[in-house]
Formats: sequence, C-alpha cells, structure tokens
Amino acid sequence: MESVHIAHVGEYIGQEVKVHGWLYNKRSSGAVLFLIVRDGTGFIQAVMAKGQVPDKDFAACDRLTQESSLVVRGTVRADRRAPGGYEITVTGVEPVSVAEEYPISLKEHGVDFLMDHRHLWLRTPRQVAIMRVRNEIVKAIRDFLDEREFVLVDAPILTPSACEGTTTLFETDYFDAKAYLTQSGQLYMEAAAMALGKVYCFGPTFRAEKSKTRRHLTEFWMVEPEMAWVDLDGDMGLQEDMVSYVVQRVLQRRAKELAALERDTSKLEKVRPPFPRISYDEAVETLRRHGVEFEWGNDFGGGDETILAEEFDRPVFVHGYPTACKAFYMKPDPDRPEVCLSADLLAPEGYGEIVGGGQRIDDPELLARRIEEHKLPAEAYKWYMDLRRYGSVPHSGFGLGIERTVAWICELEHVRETIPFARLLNRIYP
RNA sequence: UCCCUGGUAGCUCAAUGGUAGAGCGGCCGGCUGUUAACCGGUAGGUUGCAGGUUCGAGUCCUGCCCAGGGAGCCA
Repeated sequence: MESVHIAHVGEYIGQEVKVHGWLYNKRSSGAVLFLIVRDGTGFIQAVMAKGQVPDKDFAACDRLTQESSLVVRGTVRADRRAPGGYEITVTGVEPVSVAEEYPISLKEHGVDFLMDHRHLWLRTPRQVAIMRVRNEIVKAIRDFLDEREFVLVDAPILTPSACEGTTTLFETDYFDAKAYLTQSGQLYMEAAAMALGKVYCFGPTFRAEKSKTRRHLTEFWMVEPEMAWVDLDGDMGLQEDMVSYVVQRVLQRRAKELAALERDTSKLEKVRPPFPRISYDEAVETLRRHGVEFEWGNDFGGGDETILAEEFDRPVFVHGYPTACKAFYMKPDPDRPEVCLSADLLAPEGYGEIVGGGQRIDDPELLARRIEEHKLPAEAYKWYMDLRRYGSVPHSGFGLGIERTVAWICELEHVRETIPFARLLNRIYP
C-alpha cells in the first residue's frame, strides 16, 4: 500500500493508500466518525462508519484528541461535498500519539496567546499558507539572481563594528573583545562585487532599535545584491525586474495559498515593470499637496510613505534623497551634491519601504572625508577604503526586506506572521 | 522613551459600586453525512500584582507589571 501526501491523493482515486498526519478536527454522528486529517501538504476528511472497521479501531478513534498523530489507511474517493474534492473511506487507523488537551482551538485567539504558542500556531492552515508563500518568495529571488549570473556570497554575521555606525547594534562578547551582530552585509558585498562582478548575500540581520510597529522585527532577513559597473539607474532596473518576477511567480505557483489568505490578487497582477520613479523633491511636493507639513531634508515617516505609495498602482521608487539623511557611503549627485544617488522602493497598499539602495561612493578622498564626518573609526574601515584604492569602479546595490515583502504579498497586518519565530522588542519566546 | 487602549474560567468575551456568567475547549451521554456539526448534562475563578476609598470593589482612585495599537527611532 502506498504512503501518499494529502496534496497528491487525487492521483490515487479508487486505490487504498496510507496517510501519515495529525488530527485537525473530529466530528461524529453516532455511528459515523469524520476525521479531518492534515499532513502539512493539505487537509482531507477521512470517513469511518461503525461496522465497516473493527469496533476496537472505531472506539480508539472516537477517543482521539485534536492534534493526535495517526496513520490512516483507506480508499480515496472524489466527493463533491469535500472542500478539497476528495475523501478517504477508512479501512483502518493506527493512532501514533494521543495529544494532550490542545491549547489552540478552532475558535478565535488573541495575538499574545498565539505568539506564546507560535510553535503550535504554525500548524494552522493560515500560517502554513504564509510559510509556503515565504518559501516561494525566497526561492524566486534566488532563481532570479541565479539566472542573471549573480554569485551568492555569504556575509559574516559577527562583525567588528557597525556598518554605518549610527543605529543600535546587538553587542556580544568575542573572546573578551566586543563584536556585533550584523545589520547589513552590504559593505562585504562591495568587496565581493570587486572580485566577482555581480554578487548577493541572503541572511539574517539584526537591529537593536526599540521599534514597536507592524513593520519592524529585531531579527529579519534581507537579500542584498551588489553590482560593479552599475549606476543608480541600472540598480533600479534590477529591482523592478526582481520584484515583478517574485510577485508573478507567487501568483503563478502559490495561487492556492493566496486564496486561503483571501488576498486580492488583482492588485498583484499589476506589479510589472516599469515602476514609477519620483524624486525626493517631487515626493515632498506630493505630501504638501496632501496637506502634510513637511520640511525638505527630513526622512519620510510611515504615514508619509503610505500617501506616496497610494498615488500609484505598483511599487514606486523615490530617488535623490538628501545626502544628509542617508548613509555615509551614498554617492552624492554630481550635479547637486545636497542629494544623493539613492532610491527607496515603496510597496503599495501601505506596506512601506521594502527596498533601500543606491550608488556607492567610489572616490577615495570623498569616502575618507565622509568616514571622518560621521565620526567612524578609520581603522575599522581601512579594508573598505582599500576597495577605492585598488581599482575603484562605479557600483550599486540594494537591500530587500524579506518579511515586509511577504507581508505585502500576503496582505498581512503585521510582519510577525511572516517569519516562523519572530523576534520583537518584547519577545524572544518561543 | 512618549501617547492611547486593555488585562475576568484553558481560550474568546459579558457582568448599573450590590449573589462572578456565556460560548468554545475538557469530561459524561445522545445522534449513520458532519463541514468552526448539533443536542443534553457536568467540572472549571486569588477578576494581572500591591495599596487605597466605601457598609460593600471585577467595577472608583494611586503605583507597578504585562500585552495590543500608534509615535519616535529605523538603508
């Protein structure tokens, strides 16, 4: 008898199969027992009638609790009444482990309770759908970059100093010296781009900021491509191609999951290049037109980003930010040094900044001056300066936040559901 | 760090300053097609913690703790 995953039972109509899974729910009508079984690939109802299986088996199943593990044997049958289209007529059931009283019911729960039980919450249909979409997004990014001949170069997680020196870092002890958890692999990617041309890193990043919003995690994942010989324009071109590719791939391959999440896919269909590009100056004008009192030189807040994004039906680039409010390595616009060759990509529907990127300073003198102006330890950035001393070239890159992208594509309220085990300001359990 | 809201049964919630309750889950029983099944019964409480006001506090006051939402912060 063949063991099958629920997602594939449709290929076994009329055959007797084995399904290994967990009891999601159970209903009974006296002499008929309905077992709703899940195995991670799907859900299926197994129907068991008294008299058609040994009484001992029937009684044992009647006692099974929610989330008990079991092996069901039975014949696959197409049934219009079944939500998935198929049912199993049980010929035998082997309980594996009877679960204790399960904390998560099929009724509503509060966020705090669910987060405390994240290890079990992950088993519910909605969370399973989100994890599958996340997986598809990650795979699509890797496939896209691979097709374009980017090389995956892993950046270190333990770093000797801040990449930008400003934001708060998680400090750790490194054999009696201080080390920090990385907040970006970018500087290392710049080194790698000078070796390999087109590279990217993909890994966790850590920010010890006390941010308490639906868009922030203290530990999150970023993909950071970096390209030698590419300017800001080429950088934005790659971003719109990549984001469009990812969205279309998810629409194509995860339609079932998006439907389970009740995602309005018509809005995602529109995500195709080219994306609109507006300058920081135009963005400020737009905000003022909407009645926002905005001073030139400030960075945008969450509400500002939403107003800007709502002007368009696809993600929008905002480029040419004031040099003063961006990182030290951003290349100033040669025609207008008060703004820099940077660009943020704002997702539609209020999801805010999903990408930040730009062209890096390639002039050694200017970079040295910036490091000094930002009061960064020159010694720690000696290797970074070397990249400009030995064959400097124009180069650009960006960082895309995985969780914000997942939240947007899945249309979620909060990024805490986009990562298996979220790390938040007040949460490091489970 | 600041502002707002909340904390009552395992969970989700109700209770005019006057006997702490319901639904779900648990347990016991019933039902041969249930779809978050349904029906009957039953157990289940230091009302976040510490003070205070009052004849009487889940309810009002003060402090603290925790959570949620937002702000700030944030490639």
